[in-house]
Amino acid sequence: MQPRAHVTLEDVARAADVSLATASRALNGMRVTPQLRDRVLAAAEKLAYTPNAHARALAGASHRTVGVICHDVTDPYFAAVAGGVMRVAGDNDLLVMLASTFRDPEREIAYVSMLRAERAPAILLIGSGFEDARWERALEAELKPYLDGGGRVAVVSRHRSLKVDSVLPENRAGAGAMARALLDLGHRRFAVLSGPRALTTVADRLGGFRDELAKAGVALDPADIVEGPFTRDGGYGAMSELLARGSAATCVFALTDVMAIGACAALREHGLSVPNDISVAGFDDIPIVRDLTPALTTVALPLQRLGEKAMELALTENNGRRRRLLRMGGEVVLRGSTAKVGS
Amino acid sequence: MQPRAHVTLEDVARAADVSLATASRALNGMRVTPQLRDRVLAAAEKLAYTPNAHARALAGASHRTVGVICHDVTDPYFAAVAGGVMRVAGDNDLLVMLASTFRDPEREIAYVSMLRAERAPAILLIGSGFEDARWERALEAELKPYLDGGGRVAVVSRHRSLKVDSVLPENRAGAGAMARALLDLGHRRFAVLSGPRALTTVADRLGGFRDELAKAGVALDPADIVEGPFTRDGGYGAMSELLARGSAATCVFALTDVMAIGACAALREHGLSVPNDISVAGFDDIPIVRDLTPALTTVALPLQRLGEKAMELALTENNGRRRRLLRMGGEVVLRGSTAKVGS
DNA sequence: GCGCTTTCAGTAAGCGCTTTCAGGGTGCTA
DNA sequence: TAGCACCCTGAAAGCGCTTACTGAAAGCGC
Repeated sequence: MQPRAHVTLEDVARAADVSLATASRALNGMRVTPQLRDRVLAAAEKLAYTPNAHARALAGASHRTVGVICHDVTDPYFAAVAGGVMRVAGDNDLLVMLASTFRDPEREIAYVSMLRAERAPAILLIGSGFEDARWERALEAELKPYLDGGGRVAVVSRHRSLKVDSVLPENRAGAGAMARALLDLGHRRFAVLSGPRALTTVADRLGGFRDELAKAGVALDPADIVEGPFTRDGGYGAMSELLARGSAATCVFALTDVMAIGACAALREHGLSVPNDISVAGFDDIPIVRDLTPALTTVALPLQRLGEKAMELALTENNGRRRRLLRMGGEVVLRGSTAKVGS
Repeated sequence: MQPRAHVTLEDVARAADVSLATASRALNGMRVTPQLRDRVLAAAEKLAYTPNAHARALAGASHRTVGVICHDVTDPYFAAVAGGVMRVAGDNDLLVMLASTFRDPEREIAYVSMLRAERAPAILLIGSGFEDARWERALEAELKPYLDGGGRVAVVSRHRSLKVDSVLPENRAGAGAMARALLDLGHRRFAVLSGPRALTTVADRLGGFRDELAKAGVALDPADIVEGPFTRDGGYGAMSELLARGSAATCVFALTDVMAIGACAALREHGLSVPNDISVAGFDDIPIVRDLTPALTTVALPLQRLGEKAMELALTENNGRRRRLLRMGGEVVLRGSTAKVGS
């Protein structure tokens, strides 16, 4: 038997000796005589028929696959948030397709465009945006028609530009709380491992940390702020740089846990002990940091719930047409990687 | 201006005062008088036109989004492999959509069906299959028509059932090599933290390990084999169980790194030191294990390359119609989590 | 200057599906 | 037995796009 390229509904209808309309109805569970329905179902089964989603979507039926766009699925932070999205999606019988942009604005727009073209019912954008006017405009241009066309959009952790429903981790407050906690441990000289300045998340966390220190009369020496990519290796590199500079900091605050992990590796290689020689703190509370030795002190964000909430926002009708903002607080969790000064 | 639900090609054509065909051609870069082309492009821009991918696909154009299906993007193993897939896809100007099944066979089939329906040019399945005849048949039924229709499929790490191009980590040999390495350290009494027996990967790794021990005259006590989910918590639970049983093993082999991480956590909580009190080894070499303290001894699989190769297989025409198998070896890497017996 | 080829825009035929609209059986009532 | 209401099925009209195919205008050689 020479298999046809694509089995179509017409083939099924012919095999079952019914009309197209009846075949379609039978397959979609609408009212059809049991006898005919069985014939259609049997034919479909035998021919391994799969409806062409394009034709179906084109003909008006909506499909159930939402799109999620993040920077990098390889990063535990995004993986955790995506996990939350998927949980809620699963509960609602939605399939989730996840895309990684690798922080390439062009790719991000390409994905939005693709999802828009596919008429996905919802698009979620996860992760800090860029402070880049050109990109903002391009994304806006892509998103607006999608929204006008009835598409639903929700974002996690990017506020500046987009006027869409958002879930916002309280980066500024969280970093401030961390500053206070570290001050309470007696630290007075800090270093910060920062991510790219263009990210709004960086601005918020760094700002919150610095401001809270300032309130206590502690200044952050610009030489003690090292910038690197938001990755494990970025943290490793930034910490190495800091060590090379001979910083006198007693405590290092990495703007993300992933960077903190890299920093700890660098310290270990330099023969320094955490937290005896130097304290290390991170931000996010990705799952793995609990299993490190020492476990990482961090600002715990409810990562999974961030994703869940975003999905819920996207699923939920917003009649009041006002943009909804959901702020989600972070909580400082002191673990083994930080110690009292002099202890 | 009241925005229309969807701007269609017809709107653009009308705005530019040309025919549908001309508008289509202009947008697709086919030969059209520059003057007309500009008019069309300007109109499209002004109306924020995005072609409806469904209509386009239905009308015959193929699109450039490949689908990747894995068990759980939250798991660093899959994240790493997916990272490799994306690298190659990016080089080929393909977009990648990633889906997680959470080990639910039904969901897996739903995704394949969806991707098939969307006429994705390629589908990659990442991760161990199930030894479940019913599922095998269902998946086969879904995949065969896709392949017949010109779709390309490649899988990573599942061999039993599917007759498609495959990248196969050498689980059996790797586990055997690990057995030898651990024997060389002087261990004679082992415990294994296993995953669900239904996974082919489990059968291979466990079998390889056991067989190699047998060659050295060392038997694996069934009471020293504990089964749990392939997750961090699964490893934690399995290790706790083992401890409760009062096993006399001097070395624990976890069938995946993720489980090993959970196991270490359990040991730590029980006040046992790795590797002084007990050695721990894993399998996979996910990126994080290098940063643990102690770093984890494991069988290093080239995770990223697994993904790269799979994508390459899918991209590459296979005229010889024979199924291609790519075996990729693992290498034992001894790190701090294992020690010589009695040292 | 005439008939040819060449270019390029327009017309129209689908791609595979859903869904409205009509029509033809039934079963019921009078 | 005739009349009415229902329920199902089938015919057909799109959904928005691509792409033959058609036809008109323009360019060429003689």
